[in-house]
Amino acid sequence: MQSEETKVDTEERIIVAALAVFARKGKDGARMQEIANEAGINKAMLHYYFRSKDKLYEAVFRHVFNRFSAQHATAVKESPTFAKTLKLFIDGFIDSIKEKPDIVRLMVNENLSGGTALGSMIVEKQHEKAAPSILKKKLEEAIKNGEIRPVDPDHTLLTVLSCCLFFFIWAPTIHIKIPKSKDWDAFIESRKEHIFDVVYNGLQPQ
Amino acid sequence: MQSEETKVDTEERIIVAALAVFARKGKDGARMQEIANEAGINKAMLHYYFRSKDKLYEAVFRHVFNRFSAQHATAVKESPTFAKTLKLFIDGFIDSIKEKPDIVRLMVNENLSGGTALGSMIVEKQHEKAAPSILKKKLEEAIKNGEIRPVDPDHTLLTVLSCCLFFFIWAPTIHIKIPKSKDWDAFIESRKEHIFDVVYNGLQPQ
DNA sequence: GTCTATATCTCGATAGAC
DNA sequence: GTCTATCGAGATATAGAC
Repeated sequence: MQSEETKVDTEERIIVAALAVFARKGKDGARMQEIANEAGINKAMLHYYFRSKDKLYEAVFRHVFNRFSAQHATAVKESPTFAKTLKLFIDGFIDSIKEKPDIVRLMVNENLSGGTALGSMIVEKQHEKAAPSILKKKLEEAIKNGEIRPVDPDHTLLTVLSCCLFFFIWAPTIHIKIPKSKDWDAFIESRKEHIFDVVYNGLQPQ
Repeated sequence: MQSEETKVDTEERIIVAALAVFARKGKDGARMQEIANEAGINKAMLHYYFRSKDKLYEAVFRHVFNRFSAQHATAVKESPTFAKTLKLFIDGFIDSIKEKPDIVRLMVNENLSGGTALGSMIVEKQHEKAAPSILKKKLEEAIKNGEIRPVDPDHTLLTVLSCCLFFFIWAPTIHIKIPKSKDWDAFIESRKEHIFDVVYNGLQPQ
């Protein structure tokens, strides 16, 4: 028999493994056997814990979505200048993606397959506390202050997100030129600086 | 019996249908039946023309890759100022993606699944004539001229590509706020302007 | 809770009539 | 070249011993 903690642990292990496989192959492309292997358990256990592939996917998606919106939101909120806010957002956002890139990859897969799971959850979870919402608000404030040029806040937010996310999605292609492991970390750090540099300058009054 | 032209036509129809499905679901997630439906033909025909799913995928990928690198390269080459070059690149790039967004989605899927198909083809096809290579060269020239600030050309190119590509990948999520069809076109046009605005200003000497 | 064995079904692929 | 019917591999899911 198994303690309650170990049960939660196994559930967690399954979720993490499933996330990795779903992120690579998408819902339909993923194989239960592959998930079981990645979790280091038997294939039958997946069904014991989550009944079906659909239910497992749903669980992964829900689990992931909570983390995604809760991440690093606090760090951005209280900063004096817009420059600081933007820097904190970029660094914090990229760090959080770097830690769990599969989350973004899962979301991308869901977007590519035209997933219905997005609609309900995003509307439900896109609350004011999420970091992107905060950045948008700070953008609008900075425009009123004259701290930055009068750009479209939605487009600007999308631009920052694009710059922070895309290279994770495109990583294998980038790795053809930039070797993995150590160089990748250095690349990420230089990317943070570049994004802030170009975007912040791009928003400056002339 | 069927004429040679109709045969080519059917092959083309299959490729286009397969591209759409592979772009949505990836290689493993795609179903031959779905491709057949999308092409308006029988499932057996797929095997008649391409023998296997693997071979069909390979054909799609090759077909797509040629178009991808050949696109709109000429328009960028001959332009007097860096500003013009950048504007032409952004507009042309986004237009070409807008016309066939599935190409990007297929590439993203290949990246997500860590596809091996990328390595060989990209190295092989990333010749000097491709538009991104040209933009990079123009960036380096403009830096030497003092026309723009001394930024990292690789990062800058990646930034522009990110801004132009990401919103296509993320489209379903964006569509939750921005309705499809007519508004989407307007959104794309405003996006072109925004990207040029922010990036070009971001590269200006202070 | 965990494993083995197996049932059930879906999918890729082929055979064969037309 | 195109269709229907079907085979066989491989996938999800369940049964049942431990």
